[in-house]
Parts: sequence; structure tokens; C-alpha cells
Amino acid sequence: MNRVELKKELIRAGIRPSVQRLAIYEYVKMTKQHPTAECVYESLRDKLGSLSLTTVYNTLKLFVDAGLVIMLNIDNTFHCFDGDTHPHAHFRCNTCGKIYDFPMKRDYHALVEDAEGFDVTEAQLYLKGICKVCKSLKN
Amino acid sequence: MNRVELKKELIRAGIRPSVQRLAIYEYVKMTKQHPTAECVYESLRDKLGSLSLTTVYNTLKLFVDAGLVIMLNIDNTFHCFDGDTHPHAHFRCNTCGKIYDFPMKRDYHALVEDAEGFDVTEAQLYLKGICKVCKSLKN
DNA sequence: TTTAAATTTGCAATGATTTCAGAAATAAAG
DNA sequence: CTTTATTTCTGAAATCATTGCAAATTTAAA
Repeated sequence: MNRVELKKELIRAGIRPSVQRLAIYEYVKMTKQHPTAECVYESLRDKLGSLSLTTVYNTLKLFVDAGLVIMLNIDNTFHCFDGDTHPHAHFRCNTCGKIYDFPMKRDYHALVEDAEGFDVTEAQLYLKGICKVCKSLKN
Repeated sequence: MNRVELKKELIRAGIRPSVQRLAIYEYVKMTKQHPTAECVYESLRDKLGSLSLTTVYNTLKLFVDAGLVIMLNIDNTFHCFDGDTHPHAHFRCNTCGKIYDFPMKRDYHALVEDAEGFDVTEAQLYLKGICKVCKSLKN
């Protein structure tokens, strides 16, 4: 997806595409990582003339509220952001800290009983353990 | 489960059952709520002669590391604790903030693909939305 | 009882996140 | 092209759950 497309998405979501917002949106959508606000800030502060960490936080919150970006809470000490809003699980390696995307076979609805009367608007499946790489390094 | 049983559980887990530890363990195991550390502290400080918030944090961490208690990260601003270690999902109401337990039909393994080579030791399914009660209040 | 180890405590420090108020940029109206 | 209103950006300060630390207390063993 190119910058023009991304710009349209922001406008469609009712978000005015300022230079900073577009840059942040592009970064979050394009990276395969799951960056923190700090990470976004560090990556863009040079490319953009100026950028403040507060703006990054505000902007990411804006995106999350608009449903354009997902905020991950898999690590209790900080938040990560994921530009991929399709349903998928997240695995966090307890050794290296890396976060992996895992496809989900079924909708989370298939998992849960007794949800009658409840409006489930959001679901997160968090997995933790040891990743492939760290596991092979041990042997 | 009574205090004697709970005491045995702590000893079995290699945790010396001090007065504070046993009280905290009993509280977390018995309540149907999902209390925060602060909440545990407020509930027990009077019953126990003295108790410090630090002790509550330390003790809960001890229990979590021993696998006796689960730490929930469903709300990004604070942690809740759950004495029920059986696999189940958690629903957090965005309106009233209450956390509900949901039974899970299947193991989380049934959900995830491409987990070969990964050791998954922990899984949490977090659901968010509007609960039954808040939904009915709206109408 | 003495002694050493484990536990608890209170307070200070940490660090990610949020808030604030002013400055700058942008858009809309005249 | 101005003026005006609105939005956006910014750095600094504040917030708040959690942790670090060293002293005080309790427990267990000898």
C-alpha cells in the first residue's frame, strides 16, 4: 500500500492527514515488527523534521480509537502497536521478547461459551513461551 | 477450601506460609472478583494487624511465579489477579469495568496455526465489549 | 537462648504514559 | 489576500502503578 492509499484511509476515518500522522500511520502499517510508541518516535524523528513523543502517543491513540491500529498489551511494562487489524493471535517470547503473529484457525467466538447477552467488540489471544529461534539456540 | 488446605498448597509450592502470605492467598482464591494488588491491600490491611502494599505486590508475584495465581493484563493501566488457574477466557466490560470469567469450549491450541517449534506455556484470551448488565441498562 | 535466614515494611525511585498550556500550522470565511 | 477559528504540535511537568532498597521484624534451626 502506498502513501496515497494510506492518506485516503485516514481521511475516510475522519482523521486529517498531517505530515506526522501520515508518517506514523505509514510506519505502523508497513513494519512487520510491533513497535512501541517510543520505537515509532525513534524511527521517525530524523526523517521528519521534528516530532515529539507526545504527538506519537496522541496519534497512535487516535488510530486505535478509529480502529485503524491495534494496541497490544501482551507485555505488562509497555504497549506495542500493530497495523494489522485482521484477527490473529500474538506470541511473546519470554527469552528474547520478540512478538510473533500467529494465524487463527477459528474466530474467537468458537472458543467461548455463555456469551449470550454480551457484546464482544474486541478479542485478543496472547500466547507466551519460548520461540523457535531461542529454543534451537538452547540445543 | 479451608485455611489448612490453602496452607498445604503454599508449602507444597515451596512457599513459606507467613501470616500475610496465607491471608493474601486465601483472599485471592476465595473471591469471585479479580482484584488488583491495591484491592487486596485495602481488603486485608484491617484484618491483619499490619500490611504493606509492597508485601502484597511481592507476594502476588511469588504466587504467579509458582503458578498458583494468574496475573491478568486485560486492562492496560493495572493488573488483576485470578486465583482460578483453570483455562478460561476473560471479558472486560468497557462501560462498568467489571471482569467476567468465560468458559472456553476448546483449548487455545485449537485456535492457532503454525505453532510448530514454539513452546507455548501460557495463553490468555481477552474479550472486551459491553456486558449483559450494562447493555440492559441502556434499553 | 542464640544465631542466621527469611520476611515484612515504609519510603523513595522508576519509567511508561498522560496532561497541560502555549505556539505553530492549517482551513474557512469575508 | 487578510482575518479568524480550529486543529495540530510541542516540551515540560505531572501521574500512577510498580519496584528497589535498607532497616526492622519474625521465624526456624542449632
